[in-house]
Amino acid sequence: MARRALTPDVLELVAERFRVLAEPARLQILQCLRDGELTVTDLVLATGLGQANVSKHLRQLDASGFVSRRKEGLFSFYMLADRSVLQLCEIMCGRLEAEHRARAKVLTR
Amino acid sequence: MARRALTPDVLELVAERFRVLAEPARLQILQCLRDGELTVTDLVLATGLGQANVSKHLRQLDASGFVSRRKEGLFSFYMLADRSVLQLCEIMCGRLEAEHRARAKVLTR
DNA sequence: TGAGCATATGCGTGTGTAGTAATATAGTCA
DNA sequence: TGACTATATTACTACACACGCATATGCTCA
Repeated sequence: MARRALTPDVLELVAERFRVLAEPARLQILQCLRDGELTVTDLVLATGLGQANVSKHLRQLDASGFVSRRKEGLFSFYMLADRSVLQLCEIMCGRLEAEHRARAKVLTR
Repeated sequence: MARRALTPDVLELVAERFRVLAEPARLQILQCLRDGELTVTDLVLATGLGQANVSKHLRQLDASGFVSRRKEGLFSFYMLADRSVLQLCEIMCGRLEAEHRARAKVLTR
């Protein structure tokens, strides 16, 4: 959140981006792409999701700038657009772990 | 995203948290709480949202650990549970700005 | 050119949820 | 105690979207 107040338009855009990450299937795809680019078929095999479904998720991830696409013949190679999406997930995971620790502490008190 | 592979359960939890942030109304509430604690009525006035609506959003934010509650007589004071939620929003805003700059660059090329 | 493959898209369905209005709960004060 | 206030909850409606199926698009190779 910036120093100054955010306008409703900006909040809408930010929320839109978070919504793209608010889907286990898309997080799974992003995770698969951590170590390099993959084709749609690779991702279908790696995730167990349907091909149409993966394709549509990739479209959203691309439109939101989380991944980038490279076409080569019949294939579309997808890769992470940058690493900040990993940072977002790490922060969220850190929060979850902190919560978990706090809960464990209460239970064993 | 952690070093090791995340299980579907964890992905579900992470997605759930992102979903809480995927709502302009809740982002607006979080933004209002940047500078200190506020009551539900304060937030209703500051955001222009309905009271029931604000109350439900706060419930979700509390359940997800983004805010914490303090009761005092008739009032419930809400505050940010920690600053990492601001960090998440800042990263997302940074992404948006980078996108915007990239788009501007293409247009004026 | 046509067959075959990888990917993208359109349609229909079911589910989840933001919003509102009405009401319940719980605390304060005369 | 009862009137009043702040907050929470419930029931309902409208809309967004994940998914699967079927099909379209676009490229390669014989």
